[in-house]
Amino acid sequence: MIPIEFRAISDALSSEEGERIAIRGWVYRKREFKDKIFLVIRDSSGIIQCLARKDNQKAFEEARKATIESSVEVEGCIKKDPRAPGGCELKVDELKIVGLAAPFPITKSAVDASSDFLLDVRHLWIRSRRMTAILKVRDTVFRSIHDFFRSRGFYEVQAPMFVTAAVEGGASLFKVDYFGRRDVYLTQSSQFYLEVLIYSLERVYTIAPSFRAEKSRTRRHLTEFWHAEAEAAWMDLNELMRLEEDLICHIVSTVLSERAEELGLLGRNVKALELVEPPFPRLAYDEAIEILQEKGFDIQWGDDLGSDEERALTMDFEKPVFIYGYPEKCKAFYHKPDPSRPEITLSADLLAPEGYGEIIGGGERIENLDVLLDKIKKFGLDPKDYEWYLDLRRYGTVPHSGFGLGTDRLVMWICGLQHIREAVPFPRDIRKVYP
RNA sequence: GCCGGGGUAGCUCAGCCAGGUGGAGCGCCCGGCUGUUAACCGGGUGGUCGUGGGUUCGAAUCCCACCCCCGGCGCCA
Repeated sequence: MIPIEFRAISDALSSEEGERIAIRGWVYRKREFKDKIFLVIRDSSGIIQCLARKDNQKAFEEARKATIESSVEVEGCIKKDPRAPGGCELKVDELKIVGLAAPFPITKSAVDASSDFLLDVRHLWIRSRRMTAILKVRDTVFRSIHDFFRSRGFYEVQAPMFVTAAVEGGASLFKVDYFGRRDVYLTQSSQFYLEVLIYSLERVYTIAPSFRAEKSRTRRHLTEFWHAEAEAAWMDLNELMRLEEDLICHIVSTVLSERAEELGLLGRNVKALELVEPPFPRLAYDEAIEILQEKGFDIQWGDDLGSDEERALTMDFEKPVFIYGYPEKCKAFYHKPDPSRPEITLSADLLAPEGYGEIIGGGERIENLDVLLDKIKKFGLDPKDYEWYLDLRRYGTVPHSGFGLGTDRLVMWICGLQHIREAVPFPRDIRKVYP
């Protein structure tokens, strides 16, 4: 129908007055009058108002038929007009409906209520400007993670999703039917496989799903989440924390420079993000307990930090904050004891500010076979389940460290979202597996 | 696993305490409107009141059982 080349709407908006252009996209808003119809058309790049006048009867008639979310091709001339959103509109010469949309089920009331209904129609809600903005930020976050690790000499690797042993312990594993074989599960973490791979590549990372069958009902838990994990030979806890803060700063600054428009659309307070620069505050677990006791929390040394406690600690800082040196019993068995204080581990969590909480957990791993065996037994686990993991300590073991970043939580914090489900295109939690 | 809240029109909700012919806004359809910005104005359309049972002359409303959903905690990323 239309002889000239289609252009992105963002491109059309910056065209010269009077320029003849063609666009294609979906009807985002429609306002109908006696002698004119305004169609706001969206594509992946933006929105533009199109004006169909009655004197062009054919185009007017097509515009009249076009429903919200119908896909259309439009050709016309660019006109600067202060009355148009963005100060620029397209005067329609030709309009073709490609796919006429049935009445769109998502209404303003559902959007305003951020209702559960939007999750049931996520396959349609995904095209909203809000979800589009979040997905663009998410894209930038994932890409900047890859860029960062490559710039630091890390190799990207892939670990299996079907596994036979737990990383953290058995309670939160999804069991799968693997040709009738017993004890096959979906992975909770790629960490152990990354620990294998450092013996050939030394510095490795992966971005992959992790699965946790925890019956968590909170705004920061999913049963399937995207886990960015890294492991490095010879690295100690201080080097690890520097690496983590550099990673977070790189991601945040990339999003700030490339996704300012999307953050604005999401209503994110970017000033809070602009403060995210190294170094991050480092708080020893011991200090954290003292601070919490001063704040009136009923907490003793040795207790794990709950979400109220974490929130109270991050309140005092504008940047993400490290909590390091957790007691042995608060952390998984593979965390290395501090040689000078065996009751604590060389571990560190990174807590995001503004109440978002834990986004990274990591630390030094036990490299000594006997220490690891003792720890496994102490935690009530069976060394038989960890044979190949133990082998790594038998054949040229090295000190090493690693961490896991919850990318969905990171996107949630960077975008300022109320719920982690908003940060994922198709979230899976304890109930939702559709669409 | 523990604690709390809810299920009424396509969507968001009121009605329930105190039983008496099921409502509003949005959507959709029709009409109006000289440029709208989540348009606006008038009219119309639209319901096994989560499911099953009980009490009652009469149940969305009271009672019992069950199903489903939401939030918080714990666990973690």
